[in-house]
Amino acid sequence: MQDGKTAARGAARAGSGAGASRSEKLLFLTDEQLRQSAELLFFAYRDFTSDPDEILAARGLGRAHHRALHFIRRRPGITVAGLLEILRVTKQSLNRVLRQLVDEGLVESTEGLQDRRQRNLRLSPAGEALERALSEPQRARLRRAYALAGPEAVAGFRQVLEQMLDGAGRDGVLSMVGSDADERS
Amino acid sequence: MQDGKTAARGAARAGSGAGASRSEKLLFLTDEQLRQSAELLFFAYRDFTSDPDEILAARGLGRAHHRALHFIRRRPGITVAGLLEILRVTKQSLNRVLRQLVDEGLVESTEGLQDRRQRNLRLSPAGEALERALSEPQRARLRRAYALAGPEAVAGFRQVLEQMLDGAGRDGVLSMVGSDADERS
DNA sequence: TGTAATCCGTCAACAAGGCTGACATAAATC
DNA sequence: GATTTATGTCAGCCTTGTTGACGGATTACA
Repeated sequence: MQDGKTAARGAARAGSGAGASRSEKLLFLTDEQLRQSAELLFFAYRDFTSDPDEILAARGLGRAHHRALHFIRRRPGITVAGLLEILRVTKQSLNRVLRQLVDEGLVESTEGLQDRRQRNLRLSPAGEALERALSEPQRARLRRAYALAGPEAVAGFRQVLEQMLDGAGRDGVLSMVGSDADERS
Repeated sequence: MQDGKTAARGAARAGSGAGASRSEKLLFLTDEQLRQSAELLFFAYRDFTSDPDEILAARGLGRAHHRALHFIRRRPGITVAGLLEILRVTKQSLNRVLRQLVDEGLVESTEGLQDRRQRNLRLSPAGEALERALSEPQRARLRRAYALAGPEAVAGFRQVLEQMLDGAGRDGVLSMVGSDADERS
């Protein structure tokens, strides 16, 4: 697979023993090769997240707002606590963002039905429109990359990403990512 | 974990064993499915970058320092301008980080040989040690994910990431990350 | 040779978006 | 009735990004 300066540099063997249980083909990955993967991930994610920035800036919002809009759209009716758990930020930090979104009429916050202490969050039509505009360049980027790389590559891409998740939250993430239940938009 | 809900999702629509080129196999991806990919990428990257944080915090440093250490290690002798281009931040922002690293003896800044206006940056032994400690949990995460997902998945992972890069900087990035995991075009 | 451009460093001010701590209120629970 | 829970909010701090301005050293050029 790889050689050249890379292989010359890390004559050190890959530390991943584990035997060839999963596949007959072994992966010999030097630390340097793993660093290259980390770097690739860094650049890809940087480019990916850079897409919506101009739109956000034009409205005086930031990435934190985009994240909130994204997850509220994906889980309409989510509570503040639920959003806190997903985003892993403090309630003070989230509240600052949420307040702006509500004030600008992008997010609707309604009293919980069973528990009136809670707030159920959902996007207003304007919020939906903005979220769509923000995420469209990202979807276009993924669509294009997927088309160029092909179905097997896409399957591998998703498999590796899933395995990279923290074990603790993996089930939660995968159930969310994998739930076709929210196709009802 | 390799399949189940994920495979059912449509990433794996690659049934044909014939010689059909990968671009001929169609990908039917709804916007909702693309959003799921974006979400998965978000969670994976979040977990990935969370690894070194405790070590950094213990030394009073942040992620910006880790990024600088990483790229200086990968390109020893890089100039300030080169690092600026990679990180895409302002020189004032980078300088603040770089100054700390030099002050703490983690980075060595020497006068350029051909052009004495430039500074050539490299890690000191202490800087190498810190960078290694910071990146080790990330490499371990990748090693494990790669081993579990298998070689084909790894190849697909890298292919998709490469296709996600901005066209403008793709060549530069790929030459830096030593791309030979696949042959695009 | 003199002038302009370049590379780097720095000061100042500011903003986004994290954080902790403290406190308040309404509603649910025990 | 007392306590816990869900949420909101004030105040202040930190990191890391931004603009704008300026200066010194060095190189490139007319």
